[in-house]
Formats: sequence, structure tokens, C-alpha cells
Amino acid sequence: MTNSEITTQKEDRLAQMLAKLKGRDFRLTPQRLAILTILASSEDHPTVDGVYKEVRSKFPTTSIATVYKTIALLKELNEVLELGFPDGSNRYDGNRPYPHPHAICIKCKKILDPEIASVDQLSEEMVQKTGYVLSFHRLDFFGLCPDCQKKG
Amino acid sequence: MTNSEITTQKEDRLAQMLAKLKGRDFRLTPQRLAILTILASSEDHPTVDGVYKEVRSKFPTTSIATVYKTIALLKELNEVLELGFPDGSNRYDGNRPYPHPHAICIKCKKILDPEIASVDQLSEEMVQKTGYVLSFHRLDFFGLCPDCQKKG
DNA sequence: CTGCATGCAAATAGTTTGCATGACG
DNA sequence: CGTCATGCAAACTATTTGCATGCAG
Repeated sequence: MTNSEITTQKEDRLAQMLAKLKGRDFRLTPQRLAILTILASSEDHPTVDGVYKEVRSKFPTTSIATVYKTIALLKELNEVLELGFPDGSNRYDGNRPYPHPHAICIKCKKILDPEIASVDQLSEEMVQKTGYVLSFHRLDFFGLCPDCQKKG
Repeated sequence: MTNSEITTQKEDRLAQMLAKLKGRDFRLTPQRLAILTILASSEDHPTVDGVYKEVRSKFPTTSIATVYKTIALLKELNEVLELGFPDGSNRYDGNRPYPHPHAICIKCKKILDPEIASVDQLSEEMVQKTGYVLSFHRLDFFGLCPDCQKKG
């Protein structure tokens, strides 16, 4: 994937988010636009606080409540994927808002989004065995990333 | 699996937990034994508060801090599996403390532990693509259980 | 006996809520 | 212009911590 293709993809994500907002008659404030832009383009699965700090650099009066409310809205619209962790260090992916596998470094917290052969067969097996009607899933692998392996 | 086999399995889990404690020279207090027993035998992936309430019925002075500390200890010993959720409604499995798939009902919160063909091949593919050294994973499917499907 | 475990209360962190003010459509 | 969004502070929840006392080994 070239750089310009990545840029295009991010612009597409932002456009899609904006379309969802408009479709439901939600208002587009400068703060919202800033938050959407950050989430649509970030590669690093930011935390709420990370998004907050970044928005603040453009709109210094923004409150963290607005960040929470906007992210909650995007969650409802299925335009952001929430990665919750037991210790409350939740992170967000606005780039790929659909369920997909992650490789998470337990030391530096880096998160990768590798393309993996589908988990659809696993889903199918789950349905067979449980009778559940499935709507989404979570598939995360935890370990040490190459950098942290070197550094001990 | 018969009832007596299930009972045996739970006793085995408790025995294993006790062995791990003894191996590391941790003390066995009545409160700890009660908490271990609850976690080793519960089928329903209890919350901290659920464990707390149950211990209290036997030892009314038990504090919730003790429950937290004991669960933290069992986590370190890999004798309990923690299932964290974004809203902080964390749940614990002392029955099967190793990573395994779950089917989670988004309405009634029931959690099943179906036996599923291994995810080892997926793990292998992750290693190939990311270079991570993996130590554990999380695989959960969310949807409606059969009961909640009927009730609308 | 000696030190780890307990229990209480206070502290902390993340998130949510109420409400007056502001601004998008 | 009416309504929804914002910003602030207070409230809330889950969890952690400090410390005096208790009890397992």
C-alpha cells in the first residue's frame, strides 16, 4: 500500500463518519470534527486521554466529557471499535471499526492489526455448539513485540 | 460428563490452587480457602462483587479488599482467568484458568465455554505475520443466547 | 513469635451526569 | 431561534493503597 493510498483510506473513513452523523441529524461542531479526524487517521489505537490531549492542542477549552460523549456516539454508530482492558486502559480504533484480530505487546503496549485468514469458520463452529446468534467478536493475542524481545 | 466427574474436576481445581499457594509459601486463611473454593467451583464466571457477597455469607467480616487481593494473587499464579470488559464489569473463571473461547450473551450476560477446535493455527499465523512471541490470547464471541432470542 | 494477611477507610482512576451557557442548522 | 452540544464540576464505580491489628505457620 502506498502512502497516498493510506491517506485516501483515512479520508474515506472520515467521510464515512461524517456521513453517518449527517444521516442521523447530529451536529458537526469543530470539536467533533477534530475528534473524528484523530480517530479516523490514528494508527496507534489511542486512549481517551490521548485523543483528549490531541484535541486540546487545537481547541484548548475542550473538555474530556466531550471526548467521552463523542466516542460513545461513534460506538453507537459502529464507527469506532472499542478495545477494553481489565485495568481500564481502554483504546479505540476508528480506522478499522469492525472486529478484527490484534497483536498486543504486553510490555510497550504497541498494537498491530495483522491481516489474518478469517475467523468465520470459528464463528460458525461457535454457533453450532452454543445456539447463540452472534453479532461481533473479540480476538486478541498478547505477547512481546520484536523490539521488546531485543531489549530483554 | 457425569455429575460426579464434574465434582471431581472442581475438587481437582481447588487442590491445584492450594498446591500453588503452598508451593510459594503463601498462607491459607479461612477467607482465602472460601474464595478459592468459590472460584474453583463456579460455573458462572462471577464478578468480584459476586464472590464478595458469597464469601460474606460464610465470613461476614470479610472485606472486599481481601477478595481483590486474593484474586490478584491467583492471577499471578495463573490460577484464575480474568475476563475484562470496557465498562469495568470484569468476571473471573477459576474453573478453566487458561485462555479459551467464550460465547457471551449481550442481553443476560450468560457466558458459555464451548469446546472449540484449537486456535493454534491462528496463533501460528499471527506469529508469522507480526514477529510477536505470544503468551496468551482472548477469544470471545458476543451475541444473543437461545433464551434471549425467544424472549425477543 | 514473626511476618504475612486481614479489614477498614481513604485515595485513586476512569467514566458518567446535571446543568447553565453557547452555537449549529 | 430552537435544540442539541459543550464545558465544568460533582457524582459514581471499580479498584488500589496505607496502616493498625490479627492469626497462620
